[in-house]
Amino acid sequence: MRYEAITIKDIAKALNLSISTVSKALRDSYEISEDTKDMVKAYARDHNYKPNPIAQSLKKGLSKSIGVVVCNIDNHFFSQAINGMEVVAGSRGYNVIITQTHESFEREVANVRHLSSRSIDGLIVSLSAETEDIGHFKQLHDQGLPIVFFDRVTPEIKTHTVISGNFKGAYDATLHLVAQGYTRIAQITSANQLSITLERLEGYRQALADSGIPLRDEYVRFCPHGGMIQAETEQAIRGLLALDPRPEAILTASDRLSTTTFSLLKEMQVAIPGEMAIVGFTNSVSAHIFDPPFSAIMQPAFDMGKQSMELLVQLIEAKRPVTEFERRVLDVELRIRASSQRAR
Amino acid sequence: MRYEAITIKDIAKALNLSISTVSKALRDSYEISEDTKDMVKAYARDHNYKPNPIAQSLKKGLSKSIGVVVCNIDNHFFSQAINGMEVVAGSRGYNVIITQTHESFEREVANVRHLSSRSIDGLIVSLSAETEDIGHFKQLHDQGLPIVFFDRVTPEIKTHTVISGNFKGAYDATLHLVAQGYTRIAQITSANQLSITLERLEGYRQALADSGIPLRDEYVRFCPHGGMIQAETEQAIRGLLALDPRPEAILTASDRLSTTTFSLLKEMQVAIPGEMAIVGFTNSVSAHIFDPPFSAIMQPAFDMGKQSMELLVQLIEAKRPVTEFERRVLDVELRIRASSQRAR
DNA sequence: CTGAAAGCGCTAACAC
DNA sequence: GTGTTAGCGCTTTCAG
Repeated sequence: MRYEAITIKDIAKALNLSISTVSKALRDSYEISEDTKDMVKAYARDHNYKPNPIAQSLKKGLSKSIGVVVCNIDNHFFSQAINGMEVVAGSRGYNVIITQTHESFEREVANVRHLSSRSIDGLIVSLSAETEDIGHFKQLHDQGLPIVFFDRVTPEIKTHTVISGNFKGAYDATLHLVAQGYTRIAQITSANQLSITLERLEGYRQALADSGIPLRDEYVRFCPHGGMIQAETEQAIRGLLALDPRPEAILTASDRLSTTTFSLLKEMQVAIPGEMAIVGFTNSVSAHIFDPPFSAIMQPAFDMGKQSMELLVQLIEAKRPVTEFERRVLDVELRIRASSQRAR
Repeated sequence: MRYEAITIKDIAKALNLSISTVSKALRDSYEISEDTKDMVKAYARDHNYKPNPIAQSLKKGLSKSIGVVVCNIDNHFFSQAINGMEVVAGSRGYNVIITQTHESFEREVANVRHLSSRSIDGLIVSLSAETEDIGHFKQLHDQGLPIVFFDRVTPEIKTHTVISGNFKGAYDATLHLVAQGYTRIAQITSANQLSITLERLEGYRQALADSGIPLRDEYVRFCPHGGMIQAETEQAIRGLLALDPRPEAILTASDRLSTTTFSLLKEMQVAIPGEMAIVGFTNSVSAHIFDPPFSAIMQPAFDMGKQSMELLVQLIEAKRPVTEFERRVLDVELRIRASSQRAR
């Protein structure tokens, strides 16, 4: 049931030229006379000729498509990032194939396998929360496939990375809580092998240390599935609430954890910020209309997406092997709202 | 800088067979002996052979990719719908190329042109708010390209459509407002030629009529860009607030309009629901933690995406021209929360 | 300035 | 049971 498009061959036949002449004319080759070019181009335009990208890809060995692996597009951080990627990809003639891991290692491996079998020109990846072994990426990378990691990155593969100021975001947010007079500050975070978890944890630790507040291990709760499994988050919260002394404030370390924790606290009738203050990483566009308004650490997701794609295209189109890799760290923005302010 | 994958030719050479024998062996042809098949398959597995989908596509004249046109993925309704599409596409061996119109007709045309030039096998579309002329789709459809419309559909092209119970959603929500004792009920809606606008308007009209409440034209405000331009929404709200008698309740008719209106009302210090009750279409996952909790009409976005993709794949893989088209209407769900309840 | 021919990786009709 | 050949649409030497 498909429609038949006009090909170079049709043009050649109609104009009584050879296929190669038409091809060259369309590509504005210097070998072809102006007259012929005009004739061919006019015919092509009138008959709505479109080069078949599949044939071009086969010939050139490039697919002009880029695979993207993220945990979930149903999340403002990632949808904004993808937005940014598409802007750049579109302007460079690439298209983007998006796959979601839903934080599952198994799905990540399957997605990567599927993408690579579809002959993509490159990969942009944010690791799933479950991922510890990155062999599936390493194999492709060793074969020469350009890869850029963003947000959740790994040091095991030498390539460009784009992240946000995770340390600084957590540091500033924690200091802000301290400034509000809180000293019993907890953190609910994602899987403990993720780069963002480590960096955000470190910012939190440093802020506590700089404030002379001892770190309590039991104040840090990990959710191995980054909030995809609500029961996990619920358990983390209940664990914190059961402690003595009980924390007065929480820093939530990822988008989904932020909204889930916020929502669960309300469900458990824990007053925010009266009984528990909260500040968290989130790119939700509605944080300011939450009850109470949610103090958010926002990442420049759109820009991260754009820059990741730029770096990837650069890698793909590089004439010689790239050996110097960039690690870009973009600023986060702390928007202080009522959820983290000391109740009067 | 790309990596070279192993091809059928390499296998043939290594095993001293012809290319076609290898091809047939890999596809389990009955013409090939078990021994040869085993040998070929073992070699292929060991050397991680992957058929080149580009070559297959060129040969078969199918790209195994599907274009999607939506206004914005940074919106829970669409990201959930795309989620659903990807599930089905993935299981059927297709991949999905997503493009965004940002409610602009011009970008819609450009996206469709780009997609069709990339030889896609089919298209899933939700029209942009600006779109009145659908010639760009009609042309492709007439050429035989399978298209499925969802959410924002058009009667001008005879094909499958998947929508939600827009009439019923608006009808129920309006009746709910009436039941709360409101009689001056306004609607803020999207561009007036969109199918969702018409259907939601009709549900609202019917509910008012059934309740014996006269319809006031000035209570209905259109935002031609569906809330993408905040000034438009702001003007709509100010217009309503300036009326005498002033409306007591608003029905917002799309995802973005709902959150924007809600946010702007708060900014303008209009008490919700005290001075203005509000209920709206939205698939936001945070509506229940808004201040006050937002009464939402939720669409089964994920399921709409799944069904759209199923219908499209059916169309693509149909052996004979399809002449009977389905119009699927999926139920919406009204979740009544504080924002639309009569203040005591 | 134009054209013939080879080939990208794969499939399929048709030999042998 | 296996191999030969042509061809999908296009680009690109290399001849003419």
